Amino acid sequence: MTAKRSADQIHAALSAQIVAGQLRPGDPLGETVLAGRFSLSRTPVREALQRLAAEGLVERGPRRAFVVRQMTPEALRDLFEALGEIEALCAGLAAQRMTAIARAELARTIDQDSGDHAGYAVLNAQFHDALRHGAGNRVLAGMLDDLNRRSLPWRNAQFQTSARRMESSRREHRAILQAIMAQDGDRAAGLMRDHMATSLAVVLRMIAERP
Amino acid sequence: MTAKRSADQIHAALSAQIVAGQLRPGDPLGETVLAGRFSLSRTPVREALQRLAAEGLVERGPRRAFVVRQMTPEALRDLFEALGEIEALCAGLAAQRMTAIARAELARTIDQDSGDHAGYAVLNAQFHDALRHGAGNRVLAGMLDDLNRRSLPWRNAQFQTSARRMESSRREHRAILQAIMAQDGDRAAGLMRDHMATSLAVVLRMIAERP
DNA sequence: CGCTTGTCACTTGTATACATATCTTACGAA
DNA sequence: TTCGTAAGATATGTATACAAGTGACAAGCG
Repeated sequence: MTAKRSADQIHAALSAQIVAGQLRPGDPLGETVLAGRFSLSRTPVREALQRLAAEGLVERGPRRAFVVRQMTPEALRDLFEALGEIEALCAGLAAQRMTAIARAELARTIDQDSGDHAGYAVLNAQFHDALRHGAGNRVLAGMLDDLNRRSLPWRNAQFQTSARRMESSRREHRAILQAIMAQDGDRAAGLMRDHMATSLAVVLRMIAERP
Repeated sequence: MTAKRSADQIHAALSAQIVAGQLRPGDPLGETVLAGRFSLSRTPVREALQRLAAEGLVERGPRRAFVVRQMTPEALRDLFEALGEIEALCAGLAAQRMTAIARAELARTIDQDSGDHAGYAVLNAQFHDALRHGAGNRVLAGMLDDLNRRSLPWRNAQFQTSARRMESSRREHRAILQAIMAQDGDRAAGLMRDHMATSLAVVLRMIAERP
């Protein structure tokens, strides 16, 4: 289940802590300190930090030390725009490439959507998989995973501050999925852009209120 | 000028050798061997290999050893499609976002295009920068750089086998740039897709003839 | 003859010692 | 008081020793 290699464990742990907000932007990530915290040597810590840097979760600070990445509003705008455009692209491709069988399967899972909070996570996962597999392009799928990981902390933060946003986000996802199932790629792409624009606006307002 | 850190030098050297074709897909990259070749220890070699893996230039083989990444025709198709779509996206954004000043400057450099082989490299660089800066999105720019690096070996290989392809590629680039300058985003995006599709066809035919 | 299994060689994973660079801080002179 | 410089501390960069895992090959058994 869990990876054997120590470097993988450190990477997973740090990634989870950053995404969960336990490690906040700007927090220092000294190799020696982390090595002591995980009771390991600096070598696997270095590997984990380098991978996190490649994923954009951490960056180099003074003394070449790693720190949790700090996102300016402009960087956040770029990230959400990129995510929206790539997802729109994949949605369009999925709409025209998914097989009838895959669409039918997706329709079934959506009908089973119960509507509670747990159901939201399920719908989200279905949504993500529909784009990943439906677009039929492993490179784009990898980029999508990457952008999703990088934006996850802020997308989650939306729902912590306003529970209503979860409902509207949920409706938007359903609409996009239905457009995909109707093989209307342009509509799916357009809805996706609107969806990400709304999410960005919510996040920007949130960080403007709480610096 | 050159980076001071040994890991950076190793990374740059290996990247260059892979791109130049001196290291061919499937070639083993043992840490000990490379350490000896560069007269350094395994530590910076490991960092360089991990970065190359994150960039998709190398992958894990048997015994968790790194090998130069082997691209199947399907992976190549995904890569070129992704590159074409992202560049099309950036071309569309650039067409609508570039300032009149930037467009005028770009027009001037294109008019100065001399038409020889050296000019092709210049035009290519202008083209790349126009997309990078014109789209005004650092995240998309980073993804574009990444995809360009990953596809560079094969895009270069086109011209090694058929010099004529360089001329047609050159014409296609010019047409896309003119569409961008005319602020016709849809046309720029469409031309870009055609351009990448043609490149992919050339590359696939090439690797089919020479396995 | 084929399959299994055990050993061996070689690789990567980890720990740690040492080198080097940079930031901080203290001290002195203008 | 302030600026500059030098020394010291602390972090990362590198080298190397040791541990552990895996594939290959061969020998023995069915």
